[in-house]
Amino acid sequence: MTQAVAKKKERSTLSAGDWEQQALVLIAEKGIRAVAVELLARRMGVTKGSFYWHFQNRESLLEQSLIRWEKHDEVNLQTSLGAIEDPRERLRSFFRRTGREKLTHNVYSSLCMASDHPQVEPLLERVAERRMRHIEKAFAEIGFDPQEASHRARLTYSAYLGFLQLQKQHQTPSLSSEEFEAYMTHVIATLIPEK
Amino acid sequence: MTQAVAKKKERSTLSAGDWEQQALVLIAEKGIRAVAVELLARRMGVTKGSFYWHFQNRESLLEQSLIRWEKHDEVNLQTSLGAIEDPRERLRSFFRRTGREKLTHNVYSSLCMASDHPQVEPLLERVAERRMRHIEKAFAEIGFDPQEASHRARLTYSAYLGFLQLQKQHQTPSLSSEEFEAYMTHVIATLIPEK
DNA sequence: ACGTCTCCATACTTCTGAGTATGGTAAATG
DNA sequence: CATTTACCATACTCAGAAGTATGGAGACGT
Repeated sequence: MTQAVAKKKERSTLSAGDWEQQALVLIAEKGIRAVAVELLARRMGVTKGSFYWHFQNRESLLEQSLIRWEKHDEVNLQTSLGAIEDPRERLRSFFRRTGREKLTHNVYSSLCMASDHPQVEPLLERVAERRMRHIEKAFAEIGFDPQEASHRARLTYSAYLGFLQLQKQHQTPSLSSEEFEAYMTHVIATLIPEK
Repeated sequence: MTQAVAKKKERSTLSAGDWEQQALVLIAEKGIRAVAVELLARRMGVTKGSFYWHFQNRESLLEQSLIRWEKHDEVNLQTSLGAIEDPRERLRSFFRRTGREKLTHNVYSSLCMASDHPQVEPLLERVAERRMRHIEKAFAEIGFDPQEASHRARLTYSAYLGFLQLQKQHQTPSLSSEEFEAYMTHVIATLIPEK
């Protein structure tokens, strides 16, 4: 089995999934606009000819890549965050999750910068909706009434999005510094009150 | 005097300022990437030939337009918000300012989506820094110690940026609805505590 | 009246990136 | 062994947008 499966990197030929994965890496690095077929092909060590065998066009690649990312993000929300029973701790880990899962995270950040893109727009809507409901549910479990939970969820997610934005602008203290930790503590204390 | 100044719209020839203004309108509408010379010229009712008389190139136009916008935003911060003596009211009006000043506001929103643009990046840094210091100062006046004021300012501005993002994704209740007002009240109560 | 300066139109060139046409090669398959 | 199939290279076309070259028309001073 070990030999049959092997490492994908050692495969001689490419699969559509490989292209989609590399596209996501590119999106995370330079945004969706930077996903050019020829550049991508160079990174894969091949030429355009290969690409257009696997995909009909660029749009198709983006579609598949985004679907792949959305699925990954969805299970991530369920497993990584859904597993935590204490709602307060669940909310805290939502913020702290920024450090880990860098790729997935940077992809989302890049996608937010392309919210006017026709293929990205509906995706962002679904993802934000899903995450906010998740947060809202946690607040409800803590004991807030529906209205209050809804508002808190929106504010919490806004703070998260704004943090991403400031991060892109290099306006945020470096992760894993004591300055960052102090700020994080403040955020959590403000948005997730004890009662 | 009234005749000498006249309305700019009635002028037979265009000035560089007219181009810069229209560029900002375009940025607000479709983002900085959409600022194409020929499209802009069509909107002005002329052709490229005119543009390249007023500007050396596209980059130069963007530079001037962004400078113009930054100045406008700076004085706006001083007059509109600096004039309010009560720091709490000053903070509240910062949020509520979203409705008015639509153009300036949408320009900023669009620029945030292009934070990787070499000409936009330093601008965003300056603007965010300036605004956050403004907010920080208000929190300090209320009575928070420097550390606390800094954190609150960052969180407040993050919430603001996140709100812009959600707005772009149509994930926010329509302005001037009672749903929106309820949320706004919640935000203000959470971020600007009474003591 | 004449030349100059300002502002703009037209017709190019250039570049970049998407997409196509076609042919080549290595592995699988009968 | 021969042939198909999967995967990729090469060499095109095509469209959009930036920038250039050049010429024209009106205002304006002298």
